[in-house]
Amino acid sequence: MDTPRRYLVTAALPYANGLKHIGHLAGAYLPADIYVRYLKAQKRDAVFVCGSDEHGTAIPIQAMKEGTTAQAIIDKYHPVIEQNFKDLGIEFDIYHRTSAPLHHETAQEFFTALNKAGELEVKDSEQYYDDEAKTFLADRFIKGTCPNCGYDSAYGDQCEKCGKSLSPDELINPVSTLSGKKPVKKATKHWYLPLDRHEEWLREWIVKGHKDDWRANVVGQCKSWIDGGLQARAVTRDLEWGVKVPLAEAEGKVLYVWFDAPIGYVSATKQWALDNNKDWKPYWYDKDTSLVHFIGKDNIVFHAIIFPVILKLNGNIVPSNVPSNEFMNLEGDKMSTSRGWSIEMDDYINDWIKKDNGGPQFADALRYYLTQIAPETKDSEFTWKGFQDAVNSELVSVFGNFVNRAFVLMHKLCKGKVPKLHETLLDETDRNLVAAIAQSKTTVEKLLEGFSFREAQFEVIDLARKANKYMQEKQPWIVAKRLDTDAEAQQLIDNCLHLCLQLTANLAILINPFLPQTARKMLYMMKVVDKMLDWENAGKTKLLSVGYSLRAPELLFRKVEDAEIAAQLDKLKIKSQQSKVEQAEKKNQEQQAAVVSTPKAEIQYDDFAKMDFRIGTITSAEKVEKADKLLKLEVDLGTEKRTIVSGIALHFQPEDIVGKQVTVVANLAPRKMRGIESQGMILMAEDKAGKLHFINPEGTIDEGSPVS
RNA sequence: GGCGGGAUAGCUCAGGUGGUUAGAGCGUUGGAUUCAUAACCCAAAGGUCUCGGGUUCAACUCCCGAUCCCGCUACCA
Repeated sequence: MDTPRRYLVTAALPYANGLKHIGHLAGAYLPADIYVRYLKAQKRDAVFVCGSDEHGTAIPIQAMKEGTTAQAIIDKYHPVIEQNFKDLGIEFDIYHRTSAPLHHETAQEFFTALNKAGELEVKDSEQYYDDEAKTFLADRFIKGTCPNCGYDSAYGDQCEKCGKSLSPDELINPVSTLSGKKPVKKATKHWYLPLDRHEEWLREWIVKGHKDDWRANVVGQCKSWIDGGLQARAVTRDLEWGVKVPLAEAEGKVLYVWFDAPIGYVSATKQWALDNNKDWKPYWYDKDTSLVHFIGKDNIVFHAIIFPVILKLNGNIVPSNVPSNEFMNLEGDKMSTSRGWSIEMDDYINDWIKKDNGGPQFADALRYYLTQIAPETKDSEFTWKGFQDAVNSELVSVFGNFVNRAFVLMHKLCKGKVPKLHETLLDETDRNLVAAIAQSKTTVEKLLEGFSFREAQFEVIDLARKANKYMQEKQPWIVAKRLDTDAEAQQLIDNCLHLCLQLTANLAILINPFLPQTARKMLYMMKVVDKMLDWENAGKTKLLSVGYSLRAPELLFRKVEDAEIAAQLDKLKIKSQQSKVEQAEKKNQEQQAAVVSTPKAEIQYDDFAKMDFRIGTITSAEKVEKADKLLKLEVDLGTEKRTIVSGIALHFQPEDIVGKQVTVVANLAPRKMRGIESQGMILMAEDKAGKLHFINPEGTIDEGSPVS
């Protein structure tokens, strides 16, 4: 494969509503950073862009809850996240933000270009509107009862209790969070991106074109979407917070965050170009640019289907690869900041890097372990014990120890200088080592080009392992015992240490993309300049000049103590406990607030009289095919039997509820669900634990009895 | 429910257009060694390759079905 003329590498934009954890780091930022550091060592033209994603409805919602402004939230988290990345050695060329005016302009340009070219469709629809606040309500501004789990403060886009994604129409008893009033449906106009027009080239491009060089999960996921038929997606929203839609007729509308966020990669590139006096255009227009998006698996469809469509319509290049990682679990459970089951980058930095006995080596230690367990093909698991093992038995014992013993021996047996190489005395062991050095370079290079970071890093450690073996075989400390009697002894020692030191220099080059701080420290010990880290120097054994005196060794890594691991485990448990308590309190408060501030509007007797409640008996119940939550019930109302489809399958076994009496809303308009017409609705009460209970008469009474 | 990904040694993971004894690192056990951060080096033990069928001379590898984990998605009056 020809080497592209330039690379534009992106890592998913972190949402600026809170701290980011090490799962995010392992999934996108770290592999991207390794890749870019490698490219730059190869002296290739590579730009690494990222930035905060600061729009969307979650941020203003959070602001409202915390009694602050959206701007204050993003201004709080943007710099913290940026600094966290720096502390962990993630070196973006630019860390931009989507609230920047340049981004707003750029996103608007994309919209305008697509709209003018007739690539967007305009559709009218009915959406919830708050009469009092005089505004359309974004999904997140509507609360109601989750139809899935019955949680009564679910948002219009997602229920935070069961995690189910929702649409506002699905909520039972929707309430505007702005005024506390019930919202009304009102006609509105939105712009849509008709993805269905692009199925053909997408299929050709991904399913055929990239089936071998893209990861299986990415191709599979895309194929699944394309085969399922792509739908038009709304590009605009009725919301204040975001990039304004650049049309006079679109007052009060912003670009949907999914549309504006990935364009953040483009605006970030523009800002980088301005800052560095470069031209940004080739990075997004020239076919000879390789665009690579590093993301987590939840982001596949956006980066492999939707954003490429936008790019293509705008005349840009499409990505050459979208290396997506799976997820990283933590000590047996999913990582989740809200549940307190996570390790925030910020926490790690404070607990390890900023400790007196920590320092930058612990940035590399984390990088090392996260790469070692990178979820490249399947979900992986972070354990503190695993972290300790990786650091102690590989970084300390294999890598750090080899470098240290090479330096110590060199100071003891070679006067602190790089010894001469006596070519005539080289044996097969020596030659094998030289070959292994060259081989390592080739292998690591190949693996990195193919996004196999885990294996690439393993190869580097493996070279250190081979180095330890070599030294063991040569045992210069034994040879030293015959220095007085054997004229060749010093020369043998020289050869061994000469090669060990050259190998150390190679280790610095090869480990640099993974553990940049460590490479730095090694450069310092070897008294060489940064330039030595150029990739072209790898594989060579003439990196350190003979006779050059080197510094005293410093330990590259220290061991992680059992007590430190125990402390982290305790901390995690405490944190998740606290979080549980907080969540419970929060829920309580919200429930109380909901009762106080959002009583349902007063109704007249006539309104109530419209309802026809009747007692019925369930005569049969069965699960609805192809639906997890639906039960199909036959209910005897005395004068007639009704078929009612109810979303209670998760709470009751069909056989257990046959014969039960229930209260039925008998005059509710019929509605089809999963092809079955539901002729009514069963009333249910939900207890604190979220369990559903039937509302039924004290004793069995006649079917059809009215309730009033 | 549909779709996608995964299930291989105690742990973390490789693997193959189907073909003799299924690999690595860590961990464990034993040995050797002392230059080195009790590190390194050598050796050994350890696997019905999730389960059940099928194709085949031969399946961990291909096909069908089941189970479990993860993600996307549908159903919710």
